[in-house]
Amino acid sequence: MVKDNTTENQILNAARKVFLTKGLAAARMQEIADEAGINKALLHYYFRSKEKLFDRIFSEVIEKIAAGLQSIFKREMVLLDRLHAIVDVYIDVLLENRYLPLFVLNELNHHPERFSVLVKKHIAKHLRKFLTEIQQEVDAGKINPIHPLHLLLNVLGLIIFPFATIPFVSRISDKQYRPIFDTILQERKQVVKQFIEDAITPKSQII
Amino acid sequence: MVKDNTTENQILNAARKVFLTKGLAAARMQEIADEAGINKALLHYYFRSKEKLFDRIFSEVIEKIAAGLQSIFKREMVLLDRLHAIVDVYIDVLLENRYLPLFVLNELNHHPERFSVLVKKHIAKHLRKFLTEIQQEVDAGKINPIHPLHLLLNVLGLIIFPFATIPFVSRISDKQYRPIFDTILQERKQVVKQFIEDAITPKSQII
DNA sequence: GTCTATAAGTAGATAGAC
DNA sequence: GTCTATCTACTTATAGAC
Repeated sequence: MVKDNTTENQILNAARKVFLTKGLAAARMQEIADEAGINKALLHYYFRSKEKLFDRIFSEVIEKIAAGLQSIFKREMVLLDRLHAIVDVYIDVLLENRYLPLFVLNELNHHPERFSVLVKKHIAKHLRKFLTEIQQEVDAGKINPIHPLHLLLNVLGLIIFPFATIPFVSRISDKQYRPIFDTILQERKQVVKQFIEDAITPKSQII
Repeated sequence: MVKDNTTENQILNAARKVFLTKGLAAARMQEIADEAGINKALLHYYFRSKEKLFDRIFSEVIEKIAAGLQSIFKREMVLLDRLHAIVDVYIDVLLENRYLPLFVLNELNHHPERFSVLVKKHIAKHLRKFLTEIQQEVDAGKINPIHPLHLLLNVLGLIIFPFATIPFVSRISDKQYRPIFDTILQERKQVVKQFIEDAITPKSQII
Protein backbone atom coordinates (compact mmCIF):
# COMPACT_ATOMS: atom_id res chain seq x y z
CA MET A 1 0.00 0.00 0.00
CA VAL A 2 1.76 3.10 -1.31
CA LYS A 3 1.21 6.29 0.66
CA ASP A 4 1.85 8.93 -2.03
CA ASN A 5 -1.46 10.53 -2.71
CA THR A 6 -1.11 10.78 -6.47
CA THR A 7 -4.02 9.61 -8.58
CA GLU A 8 -1.93 6.80 -10.02
CA ASN A 9 -1.17 5.45 -6.55
CA GLN A 10 -4.79 5.78 -5.49
CA ILE A 11 -5.71 3.67 -8.49
CA LEU A 12 -3.01 1.12 -7.77
CA ASN A 13 -4.05 0.81 -4.14
CA ALA A 14 -7.67 0.37 -5.16
CA ALA A 15 -6.80 -2.12 -7.90
CA ARG A 16 -4.62 -4.12 -5.53
CA LYS A 17 -7.46 -4.41 -3.05
CA VAL A 18 -10.08 -5.41 -5.60
CA PHE A 19 -7.97 -7.75 -7.73
CA LEU A 20 -6.49 -9.53 -4.71
CA THR A 21 -9.85 -10.22 -3.13
CA LYS A 22 -11.93 -10.93 -6.25
CA GLY A 23 -9.50 -12.08 -8.92
CA LEU A 24 -9.33 -10.88 -12.49
CA ALA A 25 -12.61 -12.25 -13.82
CA ALA A 26 -14.85 -11.08 -10.97
CA ALA A 27 -13.18 -7.68 -10.48
CA ARG A 28 -15.03 -4.67 -11.90
CA MET A 29 -13.41 -1.50 -13.19
CA GLN A 30 -16.31 0.45 -11.66
CA GLU A 31 -15.51 -0.96 -8.22
CA ILE A 32 -11.85 -0.04 -8.58
CA ALA A 33 -12.84 3.47 -9.65
CA ASP A 34 -15.21 3.84 -6.69
CA GLU A 35 -12.57 2.52 -4.31
CA ALA A 36 -10.07 5.03 -5.72
CA GLY A 37 -12.59 7.86 -5.58
CA ILE A 38 -12.40 8.58 -9.30
CA ASN A 39 -14.29 7.47 -12.41
CA LYS A 40 -13.81 4.65 -14.84
CA ALA A 41 -12.51 6.82 -17.68
CA LEU A 42 -9.53 7.80 -15.59
CA LEU A 43 -8.59 4.21 -15.03
CA HIS A 44 -8.25 3.77 -18.77
CA TYR A 45 -6.41 7.05 -19.08
CA TYR A 46 -3.74 5.78 -16.67
CA PHE A 47 -3.58 2.09 -17.49
CA ARG A 48 -5.21 1.68 -20.90
CA SER A 49 -7.08 -1.57 -20.12
CA LYS A 50 -8.24 -3.79 -17.30
CA GLU A 51 -5.74 -6.45 -18.27
CA LYS A 52 -2.80 -4.03 -18.25
CA LEU A 53 -3.81 -2.78 -14.81
CA PHE A 54 -4.07 -6.33 -13.61
CA ASP A 55 -0.66 -7.18 -15.03
CA ARG A 56 0.82 -4.32 -13.05
CA ILE A 57 -0.64 -5.63 -9.79
CA PHE A 58 0.31 -9.20 -10.59
CA SER A 59 3.90 -8.17 -11.29
CA GLU A 60 4.08 -6.36 -7.96
CA VAL A 61 2.98 -9.50 -6.18
CA ILE A 62 5.43 -11.77 -7.95
CA GLU A 63 8.22 -9.30 -7.25
CA LYS A 64 7.33 -9.29 -3.58
CA ILE A 65 7.60 -13.05 -3.51
CA ALA A 66 10.89 -12.98 -5.40
CA ALA A 67 12.26 -10.35 -3.00
CA GLY A 68 11.56 -12.69 -0.11
CA LEU A 69 13.51 -15.46 -1.80
CA GLN A 70 16.36 -13.06 -2.52
CA SER A 71 16.63 -12.07 1.14
CA ILE A 72 16.64 -15.69 2.21
CA PHE A 73 19.15 -17.05 -0.28
CA LYS A 74 21.62 -14.18 -0.36
CA ARG A 75 23.77 -15.72 2.34
CA GLU A 76 24.92 -19.21 3.20
CA MET A 77 23.38 -21.08 6.09
CA VAL A 78 22.62 -24.65 7.10
CA LEU A 79 19.40 -26.19 5.85
CA LEU A 80 17.47 -25.95 9.09
CA ASP A 81 18.23 -22.23 9.36
CA ARG A 82 17.23 -21.84 5.73
CA LEU A 83 13.93 -23.56 6.42
CA HIS A 84 13.31 -21.35 9.44
CA ALA A 85 14.11 -18.26 7.40
CA ILE A 86 11.65 -19.30 4.71
CA VAL A 87 8.93 -19.88 7.28
CA ASP A 88 9.58 -16.56 9.03
CA VAL A 89 9.79 -14.44 5.90
CA TYR A 90 6.75 -15.85 4.13
CA ILE A 91 4.45 -16.06 7.11
CA ASP A 92 5.26 -12.40 7.76
CA VAL A 93 4.38 -11.61 4.16
CA LEU A 94 1.14 -13.57 4.44
CA LEU A 95 0.14 -12.04 7.76
CA GLU A 96 0.20 -8.68 6.03
CA ASN A 97 -1.41 -9.90 2.83
CA ARG A 98 -3.76 -12.75 3.55
CA TYR A 99 -5.39 -12.89 0.14
CA LEU A 100 -2.08 -13.45 -1.59
CA PRO A 101 -2.05 -17.27 -1.64
CA LEU A 102 -5.39 -17.71 -3.31
CA PHE A 103 -4.71 -14.84 -5.68
CA VAL A 104 -1.40 -16.27 -6.84
CA LEU A 105 -2.59 -19.85 -7.09
CA ASN A 106 -5.61 -18.78 -9.07
CA GLU A 107 -3.93 -16.60 -11.55
CA LEU A 108 -1.18 -19.14 -12.10
CA ASN A 109 -3.86 -21.68 -12.83
CA HIS A 110 -5.87 -19.48 -15.12
CA HIS A 111 -3.05 -17.58 -16.81
CA PRO A 112 0.18 -19.54 -16.42
CA GLU A 113 1.61 -17.56 -19.36
CA ARG A 114 1.81 -14.50 -17.12
CA PHE A 115 4.65 -16.26 -15.38
CA SER A 116 7.13 -14.54 -17.60
CA VAL A 117 10.60 -15.82 -18.39
CA LEU A 118 12.14 -13.12 -16.26
CA VAL A 119 10.31 -13.90 -13.05
CA LYS A 120 10.53 -17.60 -13.74
CA LYS A 121 14.28 -17.30 -13.89
CA HIS A 122 14.48 -15.37 -10.62
CA ILE A 123 12.52 -17.94 -8.70
CA ALA A 124 13.91 -21.04 -10.38
CA LYS A 125 17.47 -20.08 -9.45
CA HIS A 126 16.81 -20.07 -5.71
CA LEU A 127 14.59 -23.10 -5.98
CA ARG A 128 17.31 -25.12 -7.64
CA LYS A 129 19.75 -24.17 -4.89
CA PHE A 130 17.23 -25.09 -2.21
CA LEU A 131 16.47 -28.48 -3.75
CA THR A 132 20.18 -29.23 -4.04
CA GLU A 133 20.78 -28.31 -0.41
CA ILE A 134 18.03 -30.68 0.66
CA GLN A 135 19.45 -33.54 -1.39
CA GLN A 136 22.88 -32.98 0.13
CA GLU A 137 21.52 -33.13 3.67
CA VAL A 138 19.64 -36.31 2.85
CA ASP A 139 22.75 -37.88 1.30
CA ALA A 140 24.77 -36.92 4.39
CA GLY A 141 22.14 -38.52 6.61
CA LYS A 142 21.54 -35.28 8.43
CA ILE A 143 17.80 -35.30 7.77
CA ASN A 144 15.33 -38.08 7.20
CA PRO A 145 15.30 -39.39 3.62
CA ILE A 146 12.81 -37.46 1.49
CA HIS A 147 12.66 -36.35 -2.12
CA PRO A 148 13.61 -32.64 -2.16
CA LEU A 149 10.47 -31.72 -4.09
CA HIS A 150 8.32 -33.42 -1.47
CA LEU A 151 9.97 -31.47 1.32
CA LEU A 152 9.48 -28.27 -0.66
CA LEU A 153 5.79 -29.06 -1.14
CA ASN A 154 5.43 -29.92 2.55
CA VAL A 155 7.02 -26.66 3.65
CA LEU A 156 4.97 -24.57 1.26
CA GLY A 157 1.78 -26.35 2.24
CA LEU A 158 2.40 -25.78 5.93
CA ILE A 159 3.16 -22.10 5.36
CA ILE A 160 0.62 -21.15 2.74
CA PHE A 161 -2.45 -23.32 3.15
CA PRO A 162 -3.85 -21.87 6.39
CA PHE A 163 -3.91 -18.42 4.84
CA ALA A 164 -5.98 -19.73 1.95
CA THR A 165 -8.61 -21.14 4.31
CA ILE A 166 -9.41 -18.20 6.52
CA PRO A 167 -13.07 -17.82 5.56
CA PHE A 168 -13.49 -21.60 5.48
CA VAL A 169 -12.09 -22.40 8.89
CA SER A 170 -13.65 -19.41 10.59
CA ARG A 171 -17.04 -20.67 9.39
CA ILE A 172 -16.98 -24.38 9.98
CA SER A 173 -14.83 -24.57 13.04
CA ASP A 174 -16.44 -24.82 16.40
CA LYS A 175 -17.52 -21.56 18.00
CA GLN A 176 -14.80 -21.95 20.58
CA TYR A 177 -12.13 -21.68 17.90
CA ARG A 178 -13.54 -18.86 15.79
CA PRO A 179 -12.46 -15.94 17.97
CA ILE A 180 -8.95 -17.30 18.27
CA PHE A 181 -8.30 -18.06 14.62
CA ASP A 182 -6.41 -14.82 14.32
CA THR A 183 -4.18 -15.87 17.19
CA ILE A 184 -3.71 -19.23 15.49
CA LEU A 185 -2.33 -17.55 12.39
CA GLN A 186 0.06 -15.50 14.52
CA GLU A 187 1.35 -18.72 16.07
CA ARG A 188 1.98 -20.40 12.72
CA LYS A 189 5.62 -19.34 12.53
CA GLN A 190 6.60 -21.12 15.71
CA VAL A 191 4.37 -24.13 15.13
CA VAL A 192 5.48 -24.73 11.54
CA LYS A 193 9.16 -24.45 12.38
CA GLN A 194 8.76 -26.96 15.20
CA PHE A 195 6.67 -29.31 13.07
CA ILE A 196 9.19 -29.33 10.24
CA GLU A 197 12.12 -29.77 12.59
CA ASP A 198 10.47 -32.72 14.32
CA ALA A 199 9.58 -34.28 10.98
CA ILE A 200 13.00 -34.10 9.34
CA THR A 201 15.35 -34.71 12.30
CA PRO A 202 16.56 -38.32 12.24
CA LYS A 203 15.86 -40.45 15.25
CA SER A 204 19.56 -41.24 15.52
CA GLN A 205 20.31 -37.60 16.28
CA ILE A 206 17.75 -37.51 19.05
CA ILE A 207 18.93 -40.56 20.89
CA MET B 1 -18.41 -38.01 -14.27
CA VAL B 2 -21.78 -39.64 -14.83
CA LYS B 3 -22.02 -42.04 -17.75
CA ASP B 4 -25.75 -41.92 -18.51
CA ASN B 5 -26.08 -40.25 -21.85
CA THR B 6 -29.10 -38.13 -21.02
CA THR B 7 -28.95 -34.46 -21.94
CA GLU B 8 -29.08 -33.50 -18.28
CA ASN B 9 -26.01 -35.57 -17.54
CA GLN B 10 -24.19 -34.25 -20.56
CA ILE B 11 -24.84 -30.75 -19.23
CA LEU B 12 -23.73 -31.66 -15.72
CA ASN B 13 -20.52 -33.24 -16.98
CA ALA B 14 -19.76 -30.20 -19.10
CA ALA B 15 -20.63 -27.80 -16.28
CA ARG B 16 -18.46 -29.70 -13.84
CA LYS B 17 -15.51 -29.49 -16.17
CA VAL B 18 -15.89 -25.79 -16.91
CA PHE B 19 -16.81 -24.61 -13.41
CA LEU B 20 -14.07 -26.63 -11.73
CA THR B 21 -11.35 -25.31 -13.99
CA LYS B 22 -12.52 -21.71 -14.43
CA GLY B 23 -14.61 -20.89 -11.41
CA LEU B 24 -18.02 -19.24 -11.39
CA ALA B 25 -17.06 -15.77 -12.59
CA ALA B 26 -14.89 -16.82 -15.53
CA ALA B 27 -17.09 -19.71 -16.66
CA ARG B 28 -19.26 -19.07 -19.73
CA MET B 29 -22.60 -20.66 -20.42
CA GLN B 30 -21.63 -20.81 -24.09
CA GLU B 31 -18.57 -22.87 -23.26
CA ILE B 32 -20.60 -25.27 -21.17
CA ALA B 33 -23.10 -25.60 -24.02
CA ASP B 34 -20.34 -26.28 -26.54
CA GLU B 35 -18.73 -28.80 -24.22
CA ALA B 36 -22.08 -30.55 -23.82
CA GLY B 37 -22.77 -30.43 -27.55
CA ILE B 38 -26.00 -28.46 -27.15
CA ASN B 39 -26.96 -24.77 -27.18
CA LYS B 40 -27.30 -22.16 -24.48
CA ALA B 41 -31.09 -22.14 -24.46
CA LEU B 42 -31.14 -25.75 -23.40
CA LEU B 43 -28.94 -25.01 -20.41
CA HIS B 44 -31.56 -22.58 -19.17
CA TYR B 45 -34.35 -25.01 -19.97
CA TYR B 46 -32.76 -27.58 -17.66
CA PHE B 47 -31.24 -25.45 -14.94
CA ARG B 48 -32.95 -22.05 -15.20
CA SER B 49 -29.84 -19.95 -14.50
CA LYS B 50 -26.07 -20.05 -14.41
CA GLU B 51 -26.09 -19.68 -10.65
CA LYS B 52 -28.50 -22.59 -10.14
CA LEU B 53 -26.34 -24.79 -12.36
CA PHE B 54 -23.28 -23.77 -10.41
CA ASP B 55 -25.00 -24.49 -7.10
CA ARG B 56 -25.74 -27.99 -8.31
CA ILE B 57 -22.08 -28.63 -9.12
CA PHE B 58 -20.90 -27.01 -5.91
CA SER B 59 -23.25 -29.18 -3.86
CA GLU B 60 -21.93 -32.29 -5.55
CA VAL B 61 -18.40 -31.34 -4.60
CA ILE B 62 -19.20 -30.57 -0.98
CA GLU B 63 -21.11 -33.83 -0.71
CA LYS B 64 -18.11 -35.71 -2.06
CA ILE B 65 -15.94 -34.16 0.62
CA ALA B 66 -18.49 -34.90 3.32
CA ALA B 67 -18.76 -38.51 2.15
CA GLY B 68 -15.02 -38.86 2.64
CA LEU B 69 -15.30 -37.62 6.20
CA GLN B 70 -18.22 -39.95 6.82
CA SER B 71 -16.22 -42.96 5.69
CA ILE B 72 -13.31 -41.97 7.91
CA PHE B 73 -15.20 -41.18 11.09
CA LYS B 74 -17.80 -43.94 11.01
CA ARG B 75 -15.66 -46.23 13.10
CA GLU B 76 -13.37 -45.85 16.08
CA MET B 77 -9.62 -45.93 15.64
CA VAL B 78 -6.50 -44.49 17.25
CA LEU B 79 -5.40 -41.04 16.15
CA LEU B 80 -2.51 -42.15 13.98
CA ASP B 81 -4.76 -44.51 12.05
CA ARG B 82 -7.30 -41.74 11.71
CA LEU B 83 -4.66 -39.44 10.31
CA HIS B 84 -3.54 -42.10 7.85
CA ALA B 85 -7.12 -42.68 6.78
CA ILE B 86 -7.63 -38.97 6.16
CA VAL B 87 -4.48 -38.78 4.08
CA ASP B 88 -5.37 -41.88 2.05
CA VAL B 89 -8.98 -40.94 1.40
CA TYR B 90 -8.40 -37.34 0.41
CA ILE B 91 -5.31 -37.84 -1.68
CA ASP B 92 -7.28 -40.46 -3.61
CA VAL B 93 -10.07 -37.94 -4.10
CA LEU B 94 -7.61 -35.28 -5.23
CA LEU B 95 -5.74 -37.60 -7.59
CA GLU B 96 -9.01 -38.08 -9.43
CA ASN B 97 -10.08 -34.48 -9.21
CA ARG B 98 -7.08 -32.20 -9.21
CA TYR B 99 -8.92 -28.94 -9.64
CA LEU B 100 -10.99 -29.50 -6.54
CA PRO B 101 -8.78 -27.69 -3.99
CA LEU B 102 -8.60 -24.40 -5.81
CA PHE B 103 -12.25 -24.59 -6.76
CA VAL B 104 -13.40 -25.12 -3.19
CA LEU B 105 -11.04 -22.58 -1.65
CA ASN B 106 -12.09 -19.99 -4.17
CA GLU B 107 -15.78 -20.38 -3.91
CA LEU B 108 -15.62 -20.46 -0.14
CA ASN B 109 -13.72 -17.21 -0.26
CA HIS B 110 -15.97 -15.53 -2.76
CA HIS B 111 -19.30 -16.99 -1.65
CA PRO B 112 -19.00 -18.27 1.91
CA GLU B 113 -22.78 -18.09 2.20
CA ARG B 114 -23.04 -21.11 -0.09
CA PHE B 115 -21.70 -23.10 2.79
CA SER B 116 -25.20 -23.93 3.88
CA VAL B 117 -26.22 -24.89 7.39
CA LEU B 118 -26.78 -28.47 6.35
CA VAL B 119 -23.31 -29.09 4.93
CA LYS B 120 -21.75 -27.03 7.67
CA LYS B 121 -23.33 -29.29 10.22
CA HIS B 122 -22.14 -32.46 8.51
CA ILE B 123 -18.56 -31.34 8.39
CA ALA B 124 -18.43 -29.59 11.76
CA LYS B 125 -19.55 -32.75 13.55
CA HIS B 126 -16.59 -34.81 12.37
CA LEU B 127 -14.25 -31.90 12.79
CA ARG B 128 -15.20 -31.47 16.43
CA LYS B 129 -14.59 -35.15 17.06
CA PHE B 130 -11.22 -34.98 15.34
CA LEU B 131 -10.07 -31.94 17.31
CA THR B 132 -11.13 -33.56 20.56
CA GLU B 133 -9.23 -36.73 19.71
CA ILE B 134 -6.10 -34.72 19.07
CA GLN B 135 -6.39 -32.85 22.37
CA GLN B 136 -6.79 -36.13 24.23
CA GLU B 137 -3.65 -37.57 22.68
CA VAL B 138 -1.73 -34.41 23.54
CA ASP B 139 -3.01 -34.49 27.12
CA ALA B 140 -2.01 -38.15 27.41
CA GLY B 141 1.47 -37.30 26.15
CA LYS B 142 1.09 -39.68 23.22
CA ILE B 143 1.90 -37.05 20.62
CA ASN B 144 3.99 -33.90 20.74
CA PRO B 145 2.14 -30.92 22.23
CA ILE B 146 0.29 -28.98 19.54
CA HIS B 147 -2.96 -27.05 19.37
CA PRO B 148 -5.49 -29.33 17.63
CA LEU B 149 -6.36 -26.64 15.11
CA HIS B 150 -2.70 -26.29 14.15
CA LEU B 151 -2.37 -30.01 13.56
CA LEU B 152 -5.54 -29.93 11.47
CA LEU B 153 -4.15 -27.08 9.39
CA ASN B 154 -0.84 -28.88 9.01
CA VAL B 155 -2.48 -32.08 7.82
CA LEU B 156 -4.77 -30.28 5.39
CA GLY B 157 -1.91 -28.20 4.03
CA LEU B 158 0.24 -31.27 3.44
CA ILE B 159 -2.59 -33.09 1.70
CA ILE B 160 -4.20 -30.32 -0.31
CA PHE B 161 -1.57 -27.73 -1.21
CA PRO B 162 0.43 -29.73 -3.78
CA PHE B 163 -2.71 -30.30 -5.81
CA ALA B 164 -3.36 -26.56 -5.94
CA THR B 165 0.10 -25.91 -7.36
CA ILE B 166 0.26 -28.27 -10.29
CA PRO B 167 0.59 -25.64 -13.02
CA PHE B 168 2.90 -23.57 -10.84
CA VAL B 169 5.39 -26.25 -9.95
CA SER B 170 5.41 -27.82 -13.37
CA ARG B 171 6.45 -24.45 -14.79
CA ILE B 172 9.06 -23.14 -12.39
CA SER B 173 10.66 -26.34 -11.27
CA ASP B 174 13.83 -27.49 -12.90
CA LYS B 175 13.45 -29.45 -16.12
CA GLN B 176 14.65 -32.57 -14.34
CA TYR B 177 11.60 -32.51 -12.06
CA ARG B 178 8.90 -31.61 -14.55
CA PRO B 179 8.37 -35.05 -16.09
CA ILE B 180 8.17 -36.68 -12.69
CA PHE B 181 5.73 -34.31 -11.05
CA ASP B 182 2.94 -36.75 -11.74
CA THR B 183 4.89 -39.45 -9.96
CA ILE B 184 5.47 -37.03 -7.10
CA LEU B 185 1.74 -36.60 -6.61
CA GLN B 186 1.27 -40.36 -6.62
CA GLU B 187 3.86 -40.62 -3.85
CA ARG B 188 2.19 -38.02 -1.64
CA LYS B 189 0.16 -40.55 0.35
CA GLN B 190 3.22 -42.36 1.64
CA VAL B 191 5.33 -39.23 2.11
CA VAL B 192 2.68 -37.24 3.96
CA LYS B 193 1.85 -40.10 6.32
CA GLN B 194 5.53 -40.54 7.16
CA PHE B 195 6.09 -36.81 7.58
CA ILE B 196 3.15 -36.41 9.96
CA GLU B 197 4.12 -39.46 11.95
CA ASP B 198 7.71 -38.24 12.36
CA ALA B 199 6.49 -34.79 13.36
CA ILE B 200 4.01 -35.81 16.03
CA THR B 201 5.72 -38.84 17.59
CA PRO B 202 7.38 -37.80 20.88
CA LYS B 203 11.11 -38.37 21.24
CA SER B 204 10.48 -40.35 24.40
CA GLN B 205 8.66 -43.01 22.41
CA ILE B 206 11.51 -43.32 19.98
CA ILE B 207 14.22 -43.84 22.54
C1' DG C 1 -5.87 15.38 -15.79
C1' DT C 2 -10.54 14.68 -14.96
C1' DC C 3 -15.11 14.54 -16.06
C1' DT C 4 -19.90 13.06 -18.59
C1' DA C 5 -21.86 10.64 -22.11
C1' DT C 6 -21.87 7.02 -25.08
C1' DA C 7 -20.18 3.51 -28.13
C1' DA C 8 -19.13 -1.40 -28.79
C1' DG C 9 -19.02 -5.82 -27.34
C1' DT C 10 -20.30 -9.64 -24.39
C1' DA C 11 -23.08 -12.77 -21.63
C1' DG C 12 -27.15 -14.40 -19.37
C1' DA C 13 -31.77 -15.15 -20.18
C1' DT C 14 -36.22 -15.56 -22.86
C1' DA C 15 -39.65 -16.02 -26.94
C1' DG C 16 -41.38 -18.74 -30.01
C1' DA C 17 -41.00 -22.09 -34.03
C1' DC C 18 -40.49 -26.95 -34.69
C1' DG D 1 -36.96 -31.32 -25.76
C1' DT D 2 -34.30 -28.72 -28.80
C1' DC D 3 -33.41 -25.21 -31.81
C1' DT D 4 -32.69 -20.05 -33.82
C1' DA D 5 -33.26 -15.46 -33.04
C1' DT D 6 -33.52 -11.80 -30.00
C1' DC D 7 -33.80 -9.04 -25.74
C1' DT D 8 -31.79 -6.90 -21.88
C1' DA D 9 -28.29 -5.81 -18.83
C1' DC D 10 -23.80 -5.26 -17.87
C1' DT D 11 -18.86 -4.11 -18.69
C1' DT D 12 -14.98 -2.47 -20.95
C1' DA D 13 -13.43 1.11 -23.53
C1' DT D 14 -13.47 5.59 -26.04
C1' DA D 15 -14.93 10.49 -27.56
C1' DG D 16 -14.96 14.80 -26.48
C1' DA D 17 -16.00 18.85 -23.28
C1' DC D 18 -13.77 21.35 -19.58
